[in-house]
Amino acid sequence: MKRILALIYRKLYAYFGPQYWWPAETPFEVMIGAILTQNTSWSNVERAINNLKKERLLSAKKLNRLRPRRLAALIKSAGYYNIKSRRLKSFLEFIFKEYDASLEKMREAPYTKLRQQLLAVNGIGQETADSILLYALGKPVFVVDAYTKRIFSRHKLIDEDADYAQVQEFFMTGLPRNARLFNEYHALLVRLGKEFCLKNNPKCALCPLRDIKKDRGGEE
DNA sequence: CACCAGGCAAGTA
DNA sequence: TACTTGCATGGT
Repeated sequence: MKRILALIYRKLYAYFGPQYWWPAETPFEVMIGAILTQNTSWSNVERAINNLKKERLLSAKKLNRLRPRRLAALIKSAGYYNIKSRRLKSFLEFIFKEYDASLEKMREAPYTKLRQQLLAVNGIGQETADSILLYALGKPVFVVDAYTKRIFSRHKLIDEDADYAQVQEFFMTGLPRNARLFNEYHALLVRLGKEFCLKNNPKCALCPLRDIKKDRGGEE
């Protein structure tokens, strides 16, 4: 395994501690949140999720019965509400059709197959699919998001225009294939990203990884 | 006011 | 394949 990956993990964990991800009460809530948070701040997603909870609608059956217009109104705060309403509907249609909306059945399926199926659903791309696999179903896939790319390219550990699959491979070949580790690692990267590695780069000098290069001995 | 946030798909060349 | 654009709210 690449030592730098383990070193960064230890540094982040020592600095921030465990993140207890994904912030949701149930696996189903994780799946809905994964779609709602696409290119959107989490605080806006929380309002939308809370609306659904308040109306007792946060279940596959209830959401499946809901008219798209009504769903869109409930998730308004998450932005792109018309498109996300459709995406949620597409996702629900898929889980009912292929898995009887059963978490158990989804867990039983080989996750490589499930990943392919998820990617075929309109509105589910690689990050959303992997978030569902890892955080809702506990499958050992590494989630790559904007923070992951930004942090690692700023530290010159990956090419800045590496695509999703390349970044994912970097992590998955460099770490033991362990869902618990992938879970905590990605959560720590998001935490780091929010506090130290925003796009306009506010606190780079204070970043806990600022001298990561000095800490590693000459390996890859 | 401008810019950004835990993406994705559809259109164009 | 490789760009470009639309989608939209709420915070800074």
